[in-house]
Amino acid sequence: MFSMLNMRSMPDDRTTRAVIRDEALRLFAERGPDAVTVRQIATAAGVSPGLVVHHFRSKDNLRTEVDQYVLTVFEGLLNELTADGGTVAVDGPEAATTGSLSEIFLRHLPVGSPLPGYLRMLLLSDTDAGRGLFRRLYAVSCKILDALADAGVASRGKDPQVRAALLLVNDLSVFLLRDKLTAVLGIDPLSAAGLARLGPELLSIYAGGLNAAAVAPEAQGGQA
Amino acid sequence: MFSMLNMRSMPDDRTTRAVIRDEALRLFAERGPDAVTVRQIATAAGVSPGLVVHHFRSKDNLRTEVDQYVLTVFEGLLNELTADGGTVAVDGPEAATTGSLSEIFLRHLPVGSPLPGYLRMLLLSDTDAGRGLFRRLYAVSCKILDALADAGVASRGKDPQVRAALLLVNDLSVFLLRDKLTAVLGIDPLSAAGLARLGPELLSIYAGGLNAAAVAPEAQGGQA
DNA sequence: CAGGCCACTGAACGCATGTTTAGCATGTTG
DNA sequence: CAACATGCTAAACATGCGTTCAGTGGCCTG
Repeated sequence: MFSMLNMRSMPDDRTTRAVIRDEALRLFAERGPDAVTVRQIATAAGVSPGLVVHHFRSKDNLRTEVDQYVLTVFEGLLNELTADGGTVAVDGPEAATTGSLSEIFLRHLPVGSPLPGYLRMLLLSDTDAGRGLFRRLYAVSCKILDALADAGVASRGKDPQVRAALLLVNDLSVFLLRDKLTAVLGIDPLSAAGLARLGPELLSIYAGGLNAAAVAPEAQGGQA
Repeated sequence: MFSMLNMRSMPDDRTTRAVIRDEALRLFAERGPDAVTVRQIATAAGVSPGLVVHHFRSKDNLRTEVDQYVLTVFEGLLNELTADGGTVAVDGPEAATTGSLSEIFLRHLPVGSPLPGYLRMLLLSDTDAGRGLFRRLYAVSCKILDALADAGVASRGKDPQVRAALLLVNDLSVFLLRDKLTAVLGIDPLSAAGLARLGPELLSIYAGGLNAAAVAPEAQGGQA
């Protein structure tokens, strides 16, 4: 038996611990933590199951550590996006589609990033991390609504808190049901093509309601 | 095989098999099938684990059977609601809030029914049953949009398929994120009080978009 | 009454899981 | 050099899982 110190083809500057964490992240995002075994994580990271528990004390501890890591990265993204001035950046190379959160995030992440999947899993999980994440997103949604209202683009409505919540969950819905939407529409709603198709329609509703003139994105005749 | 479709009232005239099925349904809806053990189902039904697999051949078979059962009941509800004429019934004792699907269903089910939870789980699961359910819901959403358009209440928009999909997922979002919304809003969005608070705001957006006059141009008959 | 079916139980089986343990190199340190 | 810490593996451990098996008692039929 050889003492294999370096069998990897690509030079990987990550520590073994980080590799395990990243593989756990990827697998947790794909199938959820409960459906992933320590042995699968170990195999994916190219190490023995014992080492996983050696670096992280237990699987559950690994899970919470990945949670923290993901939330930290997420918070970093969030701060990066809200850096300019205090309002949310809605402009960019090809923005002005919906200004939705999930859309913005996906554009600021590498294409194959497991982060969206992990956040989705967190949002749907009945955990403190999930609740905290949603609360954070809600706060962002409130700030966005405020910014839109200050810009005169939108009204705060009769119940701003509820309106912000509705905007948030409506946004997240496309994110949560992405696969199902892809199945019925025949197009990934969060791909470039999907956003190009979904965006205008959503924008039309947000602009003038369901009964606005079919094509004209102008002049809300908004009356029931 | 006897299967009497009784779920309410009276002492328990259900078959033991039906009791097991119902308890499995409840537990699956709560935690998802993978997080529920045969022993837990057996205990909940007051029988031995062996009997569970005696009546249903395996846990997986039990799961698919519960799937079928839930989808059948769901289809029954759906047909009941669309029975009058071919269009979707939007009126009722206290309707006219949003006419949303999840809302309608919740009103037509006993308060503690595990069915919504099960449907939620199905929608979020990556299974054929879940995909079929979503496809069915999408068809309903298309019909609703058609009905609304024929009634002149809404426009089909530039891309009716996308619009129907958006209306559907927006509706489902409140359903999927119910707990999280309850946490941030301090009120269950699908309770009577929650609907009374959410409905007008959503209706306002649907009526005139985000930038409509702050207070709805028309007072709808809400109830406390 | 005999015999077979039926719902049902208690105990066991085989297996996969998370975790523990003992040990092996290697590198650092006194 | 000796001693120890570190990164790591292979093997075993205990537990809980889905499932199987050998019965048992009641009910119907012949």
